[in-house]
Amino acid sequence: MQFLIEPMRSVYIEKYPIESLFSFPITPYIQVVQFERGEFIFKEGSYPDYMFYLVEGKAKLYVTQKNGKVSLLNFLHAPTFMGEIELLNEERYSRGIQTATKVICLAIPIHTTKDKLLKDATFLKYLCIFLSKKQTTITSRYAENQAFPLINRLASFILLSADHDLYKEKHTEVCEYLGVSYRHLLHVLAQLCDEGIIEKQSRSYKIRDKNRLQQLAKEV
Amino acid sequence: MQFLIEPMRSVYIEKYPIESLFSFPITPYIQVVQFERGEFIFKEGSYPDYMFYLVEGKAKLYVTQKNGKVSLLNFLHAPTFMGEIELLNEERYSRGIQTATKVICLAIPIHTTKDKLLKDATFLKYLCIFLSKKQTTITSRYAENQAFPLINRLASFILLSADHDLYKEKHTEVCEYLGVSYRHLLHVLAQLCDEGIIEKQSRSYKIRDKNRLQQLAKEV
DNA sequence: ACAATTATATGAGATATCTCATATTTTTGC
DNA sequence: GCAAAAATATGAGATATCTCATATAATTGT
Repeated sequence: MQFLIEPMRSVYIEKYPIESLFSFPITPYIQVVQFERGEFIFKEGSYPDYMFYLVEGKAKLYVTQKNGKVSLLNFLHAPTFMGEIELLNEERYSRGIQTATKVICLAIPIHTTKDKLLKDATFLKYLCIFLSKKQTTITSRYAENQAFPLINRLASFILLSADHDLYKEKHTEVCEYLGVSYRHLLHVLAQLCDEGIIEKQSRSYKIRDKNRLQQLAKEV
Repeated sequence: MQFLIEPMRSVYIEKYPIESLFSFPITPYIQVVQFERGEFIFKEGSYPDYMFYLVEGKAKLYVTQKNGKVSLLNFLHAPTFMGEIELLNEERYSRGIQTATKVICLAIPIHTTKDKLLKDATFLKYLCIFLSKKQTTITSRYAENQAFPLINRLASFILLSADHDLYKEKHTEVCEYLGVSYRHLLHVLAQLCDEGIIEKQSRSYKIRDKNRLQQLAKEV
């Protein structure tokens, strides 16, 4: 984690204004920080000093189970808060967040702003809405994962993440996200290829039969 | 749904005070309502008029998938809010909530109180904490369900819900909650019986080997 | 008290998914 | 540019879980 100094700090603060999320001037409190790809924003078990507002880049939210298995709970995209639960509950961080790309965050120091934030209806209302939307998303995915086999969820995910009918996500990330083994993901990708629905092209997959892919996804 | 009239209304309001969750006197706005077992508190797709605060009884939060499969997302116990997401987002209700027992709720009418509530830092802070805790619970369970086979999760669930080493939950509810088929739940219960870990007694199961059950649960 | 609904129970066969082993290719750090 | 690490790829066999069929027992509404 690297703190950006002026003038870079001001550049980002002006590019991603968050004044309106608060009823008081937050800018003087804000630091701008940069994380390299693969760096941990929060490690499991640590007590965070900052709440972060992700403005550029992508990160992954993990939890480590007692048996050592690691589950990818969610991808985090800008704009999103991170560490807000710890602000509220005064707990140590129970999840790990690791960057998937270079990441820029606005950092709000917890110790100096906590009291103000917890009395600020503007901020709290925003946070409530943020939390409730996140909850809706997560529980939907949770229910889907239980109710449908991988082939349907994968069809849906391919359609969602393909760019110009070209799917090129990392298998290692996707299998964690969809909650299946790496091996099984490749099985099902191969199955979609066998049926001529997608076609493998060295490092990516081309969508060949969008109708049938949508048909499969519709069952989700 | 039945509105309770005085003096019953006041009895419940005094028994379960929620004044302290708000910065203004909420009591004049509150109705007390009663739901019979099996009644729907929210139906999927409806626009709710009230936010409820569950004070007595137990309810179940469902979502219906596109293929008609119904997933039990969570058991709801007192005290808990219901319909808070709709208050925040002005959306129609996307989940169904059905009572599992007779239920008593404090009902806060949305139309007349919404503006006040969304400016009330006391309430919003409480709601943020409530939402964030719920989120932590749900994502933990979500990750567990993906990472462990039923035998481990069931062992954990039996220990959690058994009363004096006697487990007597309804299979129909448990299989939905744990996200497996009824058939498979019975398979695994039978397996635990075969291994002498639990013993079937007509309508319930007696824990016979608590150590091994804890061992299995520990792997969760 | 009886009919209707809901919950329990079990078998058989199919399928979805996992683990482990192992090889190759690509990316990354220095 | 090279060594190490990460990602891709594939096979074989095991197991967790599902679907469907069917029977009985318990609970509920009237």
